Amino acid sequence: MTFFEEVYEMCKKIPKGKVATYGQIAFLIGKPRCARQVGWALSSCPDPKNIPWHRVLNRFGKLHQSDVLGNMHIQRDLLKEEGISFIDDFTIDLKYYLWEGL
DNA sequence: ACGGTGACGAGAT
DNA sequence: TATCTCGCCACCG
Repeated sequence: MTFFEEVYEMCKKIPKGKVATYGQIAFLIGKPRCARQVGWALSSCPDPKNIPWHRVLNRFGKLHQSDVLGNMHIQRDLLKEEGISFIDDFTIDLKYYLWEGL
């Protein structure tokens, strides 16, 4: 089980309608200082159909920085479909939607 | 093996 | 939660 795989497995545990932060995912898999690698893992997401990568945001509830291929918009739309409302086009209210963990 | 890379985070300003 | 800096460390060639 590589670090990447652990990230993907953890993402699958995030309940629908909730979100997690990169740092939180890193913490939950026992690598609290690997938030950056979590983001990287999701950027190379091998199976977008089965991995809820869109439920992972940065610590402010903002969507990821890079918008190559329009992924920010895709992520926003996916989250809206799960009933999550946005403060602005790419920000949600973490205190309401943040996943509590396991 | 080694170093560049990066969807991050915390602290300073 | 504005902007900058720096530490972080798995992955890949």
